[in-house]
Amino acid sequence: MCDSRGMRIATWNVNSITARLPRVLAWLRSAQPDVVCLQELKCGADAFPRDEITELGYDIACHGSGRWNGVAVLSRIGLDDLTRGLIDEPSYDGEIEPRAIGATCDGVRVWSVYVPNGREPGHPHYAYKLRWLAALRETVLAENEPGRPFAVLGDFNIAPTDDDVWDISAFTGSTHVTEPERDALAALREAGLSDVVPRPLKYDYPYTYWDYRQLAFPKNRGMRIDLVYASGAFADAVTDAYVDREERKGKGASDHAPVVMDLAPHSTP
DNA sequence: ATGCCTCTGGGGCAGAGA
Repeated sequence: MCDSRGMRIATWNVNSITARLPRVLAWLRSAQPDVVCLQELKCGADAFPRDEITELGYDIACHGSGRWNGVAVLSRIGLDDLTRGLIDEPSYDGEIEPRAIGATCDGVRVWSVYVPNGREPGHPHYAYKLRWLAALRETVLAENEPGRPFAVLGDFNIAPTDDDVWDISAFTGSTHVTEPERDALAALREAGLSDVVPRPLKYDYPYTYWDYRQLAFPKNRGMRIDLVYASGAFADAVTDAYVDREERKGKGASDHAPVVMDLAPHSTP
């Protein structure tokens, strides 16, 4: 890592690591993150394009099973104490899905998470989403020790406030904005985490996701659903946080943009 | 306003995404 800059940590739902590989590699070269949490790999652990990413100096911890879901942590500053899955993680359709992986990178504990979508309120997937968030809270309570830099980063599939969607009236009866989902975020805050809100590089709101359809990105019809929930020690070290919306542009883009944070260097060696 | 959806598995089109 670059000592004068401190540690750069990012989270990005890539919507298939194999389809996104050229853009991910180019972005790693230009953005120079030290730690990256990835979601929606859509590939098994053995199909993960390890060599190309390893060549750029990253160690890789991957938790994937195939066609859907899949999470990973990349780090070029150490990758230790790997944990795949949450405490008491619920199953869906009889399967425990690869949606969470924890790792410690140079003393900073991170979890890369892909929270279930929920599909629609009343759907079994929605109940699963809430159960999954309860298991995430349990895991946070078990791991978030005072003074430790700790954060859960990823695609939460929840807009924390009405300002985090482009038009709240378009979300009547939809997931992502319901009270039980927002209550689950409040429970994470009660467990000692806070929402690190990035700055937008354009317009007023730091959206992180824009649908592929109907010119949602150029019209800025977005949502802030990729979140960083951080302990005090982590949040206090953040010197900058922003959404890299440039990565949502052009051919072969994911429908999510990376959220990037810079953390102050360790005060003592 | 940087573009009117894209991904996987499988080999057509269904299912998921949010």
